[in-house]
Amino acid sequence: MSALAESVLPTADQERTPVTSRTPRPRDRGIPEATVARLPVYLRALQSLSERGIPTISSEALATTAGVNSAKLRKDLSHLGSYGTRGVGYDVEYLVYQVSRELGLTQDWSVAIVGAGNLGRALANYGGFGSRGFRIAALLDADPNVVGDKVAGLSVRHIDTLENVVEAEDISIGVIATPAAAAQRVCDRFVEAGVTSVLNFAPVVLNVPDDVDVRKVDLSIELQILAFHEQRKADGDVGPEWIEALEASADDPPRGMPPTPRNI
Amino acid sequence: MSALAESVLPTADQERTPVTSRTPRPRDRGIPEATVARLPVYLRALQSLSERGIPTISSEALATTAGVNSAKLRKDLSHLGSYGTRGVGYDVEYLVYQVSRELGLTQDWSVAIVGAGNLGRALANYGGFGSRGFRIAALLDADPNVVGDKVAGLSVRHIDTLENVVEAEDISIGVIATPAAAAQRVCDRFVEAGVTSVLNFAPVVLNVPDDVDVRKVDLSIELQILAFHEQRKADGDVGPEWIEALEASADDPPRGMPPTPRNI
DNA sequence: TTCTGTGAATGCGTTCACAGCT
DNA sequence: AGCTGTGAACGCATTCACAGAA
Repeated sequence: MSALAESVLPTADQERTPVTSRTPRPRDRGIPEATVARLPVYLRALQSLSERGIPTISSEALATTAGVNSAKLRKDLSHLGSYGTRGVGYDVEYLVYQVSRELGLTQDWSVAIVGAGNLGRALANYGGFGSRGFRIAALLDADPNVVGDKVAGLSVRHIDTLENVVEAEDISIGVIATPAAAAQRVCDRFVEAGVTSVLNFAPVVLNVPDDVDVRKVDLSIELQILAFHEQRKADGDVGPEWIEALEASADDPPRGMPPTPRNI
Repeated sequence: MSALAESVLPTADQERTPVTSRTPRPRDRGIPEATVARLPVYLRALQSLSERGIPTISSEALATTAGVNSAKLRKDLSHLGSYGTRGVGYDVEYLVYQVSRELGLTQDWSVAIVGAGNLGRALANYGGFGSRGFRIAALLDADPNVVGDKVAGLSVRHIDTLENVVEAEDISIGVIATPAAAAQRVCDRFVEAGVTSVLNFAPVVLNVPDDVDVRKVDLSIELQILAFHEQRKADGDVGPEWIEALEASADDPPRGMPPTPRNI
């Protein structure tokens, strides 16, 4: 760090921002993605502790319940601020609040779900939305036969009302629970209507502008990743004398493969 | 690298494995996790190309449809072998086969779903299981009122039969779609019965032995991550003159917070 | 010329280990 | 004495950029 920065900043090493950045900000907004992805896990653990009336907790104990190691947890929380007390630990209630605030859960977010099939209904009925913070404002579908159905206290609306719903209900997050073929079109309409966060359950890669966040949840991808590891475990089960034989046959193309460009 | 290693290895830098490892293996099994997680996406794109009768594809084009950049795609595929042709691209059919084989999809995996609520039924009805490779062998529930229900051609069985089902159906992957409170117990029973891959939809951290793989799918975590980014976008919308005022109030504890250990 | 495969450079995330506060 | 907060080291993942095959 330069001598200039040292003399300007409150205490050395507190601020990671390059000296060229002169914008004052509410502490360091540059929280690593990996940390953001774990904050909800910490929050859930903290809420459970809170309900059980536990007033403080050490990084070691909280890390155990959250399924991470304590160094990682401390580093993660340090990105939010110095909210612990050395020699003691973290105040549970206070930390619940700080994490909630950082995640934006001190305000409510309205969610619209498109697709009132099995999955859409499951999502709409899923009550415990991260202990509040989210409100299912609408459930939409293209099929006239399901429009009007009552699901989780909501009446299913027709997809053609999407733009109106986004406007009227101030939808922040769009959830896509449609068949793959419809997903991109629904996404486009969400984006066009001004939605900038999309949660996609359809097995397709969505194309969106840079300012739109998409997260995907994909059952078959998860199963395939598990299958990969399962296969690896099984491979390990065979004795070393088998490996060579396996290797000899492993590259064989399946019955009916084209003349292969096997270049090695 | 030591002089010893340099003289022993076939060619410099070709082999990443430590010289102590002498086990011959079917090419390099050490495929990075990040790569494994993307292979299903590539596979889906390739299958779509295959169905459309497209014989070859460049890394650039395949990367675009998979939503990654081409350098990453080429590096990923290079972990499987040299399956491309310089100046041409990849043979679609051949690559479909190689990726499928790497993921373990040339064999079938039996899956048991525990929890026949909205989500469990949605999963059971979800037909396109990554274009085959997986077979829903059983759907189990603890509620006597739903046991016997027909879902996706399966009769819901009682949870007490879990061990028998795992044995009889040779279950490789257990899916947990129960309420949070039941998840750990179901998981323990899966593990005890010999299942070593678990896909968990319940909002809890599961404790399992090291040899068991767990992947979790958590709706509310996904929403919270989106909320974080949504909030950040909104923060950016206010002019710089607001930032300081926001900063002054940002740390205020909520109404009813305990006397805070605010240490700074 | 075109496009793959891959070393090298860079960046990000995790873990270690300990200074410093309570 | 106990526990947080954090530099420093490390390892993994991504990106760059180009040698070399077709």
